[in-house]
Amino acid sequence: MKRSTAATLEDVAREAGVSAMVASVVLNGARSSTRVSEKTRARILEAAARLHYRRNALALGLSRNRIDTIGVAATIDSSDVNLYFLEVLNGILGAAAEHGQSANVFSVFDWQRDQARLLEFCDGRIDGMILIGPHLDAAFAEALAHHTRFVTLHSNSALPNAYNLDVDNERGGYEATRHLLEQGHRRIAHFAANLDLVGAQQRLAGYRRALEEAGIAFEDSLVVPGQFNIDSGRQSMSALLERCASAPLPTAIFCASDAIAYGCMEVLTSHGIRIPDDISVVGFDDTMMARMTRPPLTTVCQPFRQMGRRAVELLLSQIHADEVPAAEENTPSALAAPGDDADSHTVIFAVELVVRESTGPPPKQPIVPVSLSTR
Amino acid sequence: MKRSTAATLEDVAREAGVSAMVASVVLNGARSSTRVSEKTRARILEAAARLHYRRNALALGLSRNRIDTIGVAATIDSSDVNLYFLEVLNGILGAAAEHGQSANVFSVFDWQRDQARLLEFCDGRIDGMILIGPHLDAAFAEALAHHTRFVTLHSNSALPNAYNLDVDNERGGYEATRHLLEQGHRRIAHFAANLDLVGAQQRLAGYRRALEEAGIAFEDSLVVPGQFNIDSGRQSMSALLERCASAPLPTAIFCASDAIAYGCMEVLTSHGIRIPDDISVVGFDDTMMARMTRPPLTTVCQPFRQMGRRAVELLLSQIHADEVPAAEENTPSALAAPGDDADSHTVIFAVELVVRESTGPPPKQPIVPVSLSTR
DNA sequence: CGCAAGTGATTTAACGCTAAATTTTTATGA
DNA sequence: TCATAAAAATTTAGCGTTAAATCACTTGCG
Repeated sequence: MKRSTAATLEDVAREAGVSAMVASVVLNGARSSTRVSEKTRARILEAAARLHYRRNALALGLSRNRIDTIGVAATIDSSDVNLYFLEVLNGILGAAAEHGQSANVFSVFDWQRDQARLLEFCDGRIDGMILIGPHLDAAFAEALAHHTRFVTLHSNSALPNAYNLDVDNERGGYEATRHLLEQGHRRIAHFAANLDLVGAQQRLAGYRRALEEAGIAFEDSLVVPGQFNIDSGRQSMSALLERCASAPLPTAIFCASDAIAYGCMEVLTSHGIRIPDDISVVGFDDTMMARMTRPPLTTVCQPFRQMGRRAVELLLSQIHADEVPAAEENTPSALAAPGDDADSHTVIFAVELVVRESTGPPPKQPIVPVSLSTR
Repeated sequence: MKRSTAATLEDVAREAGVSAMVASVVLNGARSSTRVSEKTRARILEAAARLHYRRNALALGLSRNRIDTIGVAATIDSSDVNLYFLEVLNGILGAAAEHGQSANVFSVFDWQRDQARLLEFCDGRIDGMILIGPHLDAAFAEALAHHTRFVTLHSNSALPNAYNLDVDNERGGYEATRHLLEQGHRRIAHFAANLDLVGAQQRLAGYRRALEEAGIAFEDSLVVPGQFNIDSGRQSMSALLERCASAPLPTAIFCASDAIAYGCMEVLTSHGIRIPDDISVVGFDDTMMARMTRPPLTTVCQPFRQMGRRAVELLLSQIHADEVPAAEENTPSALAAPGDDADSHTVIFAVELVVRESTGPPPKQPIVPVSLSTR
């Protein structure tokens, strides 16, 4: 039996010999002045069970102007870069379920080209949207705001008229580098990601600040830009080895992501360089990848799950605020983080350094690549 | 401007000085006997643009009894076991977008306990459902069929009244083992997953068949059961090393998943055992993990992406078949795979062995664990 | 006995859209 | 000039639900 024959409220009511409204009150708890006798209630429940009745969400949504579904837009390829998406999605779906929301996932291939598709998506089937890692401009944000409420997460630029959730990248870079300094390292390289991305810039800035605070001159040659993926980590490490062919290597490397660190460690290991004995490595993200390296990776933990949860909560608070226009005016301000401007609210999550086994004190004698073959 | 003020068709029509129906024809292409003059069309389009009109999907869905959204139910944790989910989701979202469908993702924590939640989900907000890796019984399948159409993927048991997509696990196990045999290996271990799962059973069966075909006696002690994750691979390998403490190790290991292979290789490497020189390792799945091991993993490729796509297509074919009841009766049979029984259609996808660098000919002298410390 | 107060239901309208039927307007030809 | 077809638009009704208003009985009480 397919659902082409799904029973409606009216079917149930007819079966029970009552009007649809009574059935609505009994089955769906419609709050109405209507009182229902126990006898009638029982008959309706029985009829509903027999007919496998289930309230139609579209009809409800149409009349309530709310479908209890949130949209999630993200780039979903299966590359190692997007591992973090699983973690965020986890948080989103968990929180959504707790709040009785379902989640409609929209796969973005290119944030610029897919803008139109994204707008079409806002046709009533979602109550709001969470944009993960978008590269969008203010003009689009305005267009989007005409059609739905939204919250961004890891956005490359804070969009106006929306909550923007991000992690304290600068602090993360700082903490990671600080940790290495405290271990005694003085020559620390940084494998950056694409420096067009503000997240990558901020991590670099944190690295720089830590060095400067420690009175260590920033060396341009110790920063290798790249991408957020494993392959980039391999390339950066190979490049560094080449660059330092007959000079001593830095004794520690702060990588802008776990994936970069993964590739970096792979190359180090294949050259017989021991971690952390010869070189210490720190990552960023704390995805499952950090538990896949040997030794396990010291890294900067982003609270992905919690960020996903919070994104849902902020979105729902916006939705509810719109429903009850003149309601509690304190909710938004309670949610707003310090540093808000008028229309844009930025929520920054704290990072936490997770020390595992890829970092330790520097070796007495830094590694020199030319000596490797003889080891 | 939030969407509490979303313009309706009537708003646009009023603005353009026409009836809602004309606007419907112009803006949404409603196929009706109505012809529209160019002048009117232009006025309507202009008004729609000014008001940022977008057709409400719920209203359309309500009257069409179709919302163009498919449900996807899966266990979505961020453990290494669920990497394959990203690949499948990729295929699903790609195909869905091509067919003008959106996807509502439902996170299952426990297939037994969440049955009720899963049923509630079928309230009109989805047209059908793809169940990924479910452990469901026939009773539930019947209940579910009352409310929606569905397709299962990697189901532990083929559910009646539904297409069940899976990969040829037995063949995969056979091919993997065959490859090792062809390299010259005679003592091949198998790190199985949870043998309560039919997929795991079938992979074991394929391994067994290959051995028997080659005239090699099946040795129970060479099969180590476990789970589908990295940790299990570590444990299985450690167990095997212990078991063979002073006896020669097998020269090759067929692992029931890439994750198991990952853990297995990690332990081998940490003991200084070289891959593939001392021991060859084969995995199963070909997720991105197979490209993360050093050396890259020889593995059995499951066409996840394609399976996801096909799941969408089969689901849509069911949905469309239900819409046009007495329509082309050939479509279902054309889609059905051989070996169908009346109500259950099983679609088996071919696997493909991907040879990378973790396999090679056996060593002259098999490794004996006690000798390891002296290497 | 008549009437207010309660109890237990029903009816109406609206949410935004479109198929089908119907009406109005315009153009065409004898 | 007037029927007549063709073109252009409108009206009606219904998808499944619920809020709000209304209606029909009991009951109790002065």
